[in-house]
Amino acid sequence: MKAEARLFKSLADETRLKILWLLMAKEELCVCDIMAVLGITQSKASRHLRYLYHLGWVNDRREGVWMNYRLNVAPGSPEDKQLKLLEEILGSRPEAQALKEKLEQRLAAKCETMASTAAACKCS
Amino acid sequence: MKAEARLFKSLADETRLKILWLLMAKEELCVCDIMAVLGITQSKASRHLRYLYHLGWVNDRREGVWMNYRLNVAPGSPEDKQLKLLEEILGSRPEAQALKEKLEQRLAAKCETMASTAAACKCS
DNA sequence: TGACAATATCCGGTTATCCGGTTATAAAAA
DNA sequence: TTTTTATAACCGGATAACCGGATATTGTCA
Repeated sequence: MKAEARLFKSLADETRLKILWLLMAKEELCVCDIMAVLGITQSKASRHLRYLYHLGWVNDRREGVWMNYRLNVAPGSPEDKQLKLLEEILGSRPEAQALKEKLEQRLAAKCETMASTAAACKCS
Repeated sequence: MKAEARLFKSLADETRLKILWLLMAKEELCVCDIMAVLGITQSKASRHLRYLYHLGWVNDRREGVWMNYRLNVAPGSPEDKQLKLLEEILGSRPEAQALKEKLEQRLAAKCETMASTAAACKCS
């Protein structure tokens, strides 16, 4: 039952909860997005993302200099159920909603910048 | 979202997971039962039970010298759902099943002792 | 190749957690 | 009242978690 304790330990940090919340909202994000939206240092963002990666919560996908992360839970698995429950719990939190909005703004701004510099734009 | 992190932190300890598991199996237990079944010191058992008590996971009910604890989650609440998910996760664990059996044995033995000493026996 | 940008890792310092052992408290029994 | 029993609270030490800042790595572009 040590494994289960470790599972919950991975959720026992506010920053990691926020990261998972953002990834539930957006499918794929890079480290810089998470830094910006959460207002944390690059070191902190990367550290927690690697933590989640090593525990199997997320995937990584390199795209040039950017490292993108996305959720990596098998549908129907306990982790999946846990994540859905977490989403339900956080859904009623204004604080969490605010984060979602901040994320939208960030992605919109990023998209604009990229368009103006003629770089590839993945905006949906 | 600090509260949610605290919630998961309370689950991020093997001993506490085991205690919750036992309480899901047995409704009400005293500290000495938990000590015996988990094979831990009184100090450790009591400490984790008070921890769970202060976080609202469990109730206490004094019965003479014994202090009994039971789960204290509102049906349908997020905590209730979390507990049910936990039960599902642990259910597939042989280790958890073994604990349940140990609990049965302990309660049976305790009941016998109490019967022989003419004390009140709550055995079902 | 060299300069730069995004990210990962390392370093040390601070704080939190967990533990066993001890002491304090509260109820029952003598 | 004194003693005993079950439990809670306290204490000091060991370990682990978390952090920001510095450095290393990786990929891009001129």
